[in-house]
Parts: sequence; C-alpha cells; structure tokens
Amino acid sequence: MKRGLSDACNLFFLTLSNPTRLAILELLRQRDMSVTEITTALDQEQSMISHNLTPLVRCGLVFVEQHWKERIYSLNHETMEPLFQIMSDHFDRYCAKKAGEINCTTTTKKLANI
Amino acid sequence: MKRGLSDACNLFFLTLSNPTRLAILELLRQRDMSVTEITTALDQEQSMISHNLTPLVRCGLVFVEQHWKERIYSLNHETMEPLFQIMSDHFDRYCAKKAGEINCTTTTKKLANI
DNA sequence: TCTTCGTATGAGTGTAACATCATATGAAGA
DNA sequence: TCTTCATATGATGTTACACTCATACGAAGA
Repeated sequence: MKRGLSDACNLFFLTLSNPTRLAILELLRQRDMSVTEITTALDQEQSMISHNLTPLVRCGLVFVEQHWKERIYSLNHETMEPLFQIMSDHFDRYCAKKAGEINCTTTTKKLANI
Repeated sequence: MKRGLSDACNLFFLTLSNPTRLAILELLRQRDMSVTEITTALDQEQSMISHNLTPLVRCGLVFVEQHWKERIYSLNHETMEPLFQIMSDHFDRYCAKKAGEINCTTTTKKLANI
C-alpha cells in the first residue's frame, strides 16, 4: 500500500465498520437483491438501507444496476471474498471464539503463535 | 464468514478505520518499534499513540513484547500483508487514483469492469 | 395526468469515538 | 529510596457518525 492511500483505506474500513452494512454484505453474498428485498430481509427502515448502501457503492464494495423500477445491488465478489477469507482465517488463528463473543488472546507474539 | 462474527468484524474494521492507527500499521510494516519510536516517527502525543495501540493489540493486528523498559510492537504480518494486498488490488481495479484523492467510479457493474 | 411503487435525499438528534490534558504505574539506575 | 525513563490510564470536551422521520424524485401503469 503506497503512501497517500491512507485516506482511501480509512474510508474503506470506515464503510465496513458498521453492523447494518456488514449485514447487507452478507446478504448480497448469497444473491443480488433490490433495496426492498434487503429492507425486508433485515427488517429495517428503507431509508436506513438506502443511506447505508450509498457508502458501500461509493467504495466499490457493491455495484448497482437499474432494472425497471428496481435498483438491483450486487456484491463485489472479487474484493469481498478474499476479504471474508482473511477475516475468517484471522479469527480462527488469533481470536478465541466462544458463543458469539470475541476474545483476542494475542497480547504477545508467543501467545499468538500457539 | 459464519454468522455471529459480525460483531468481531465490526470491531476489526472499526480499529482499521482511523488515520493514526493506519499510520502505525504502515510504520510497523517496515520494522518493529517501541512506543517512543512510533511517537517520534509520527510526531504525535505519546498518550495518543498508546491509546491507539490498545485496540490494535486487542484485535490481534499487532503484537507486543516487553524488552527492558520498552514495549516493542510488531505487525501481524500474516493477517496484514494479504489485507494490504487486497486493498491495493481493489483501489487499482475499482477506484481512480489521482493525486492523493480517491474517486470510485463503480456505479454500475459495467463501469466497474472497464 | 394522476396514482402507485421503489428508492433516494435532507434535516434533526442522540450517541460513540477521538484527541487532549493530566496523572499514574512500573522498571531500572544512582 | 529517590529519580528518571517508558508507557499506560482516566476524565473531558468536541467531532463525526448513524438512525429516524419526513419528503422528494422518477418510472410505470391506469
């Protein structure tokens, strides 16, 4: 990562650090969806979904296409699948998972390598 | 990414969505450093660096070891290098970079694939 | 053109994260 | 034990983000 991209990274990760947007990404991982479908699936306000879709599109994490009256959102699988994989690997290796709670035990290198 | 890890992902990305912490990660990418070294290199307050190191360690993005009076922080290369790579690829493919500003042009799938 | 559907946008408000300042802790040497 | 160095912690004011509510916009059908 070259210098000067920090702002972009910041925005990228800021976009990802939101429960609603993460839920949208998980949904779109399964299949493309319209705003109404996402709204229904997540049982949230339509305006909230729209507001959260905006930064996802702006960062290129999801794409959007107009189909008749609907706007169909789709995941950027090329970026997101490897990202999901890294997350999964990281949590497996460095964080103890028990019953939904996250508890990183990596305070030292030695502990981390166990 | 299995369900239930959303909170962990949220925390993970929240930790990454901060200019100071991103700068620390870029620094540690080069070599291990003490708090004082990081503070000097980034020309910031020591307490600020300490405050920002805490979440990085908690998420397992950096490790820490005590060496005499100093605490040496090191990057979790195993997680961070592939992450840096994804970011780099993503920006190359989906975002127009010009002179430090970020400008994603991916409003539709077709545009994105150009 | 009037209505309905699907979606986006804007204003207002509460909350959470951040930087800062001050202080505490802990280890090592004098 | 007193001082100094290295780092961590706590409290506080401000900023920025996210949710909600209301409304606007655009497309398609009647």
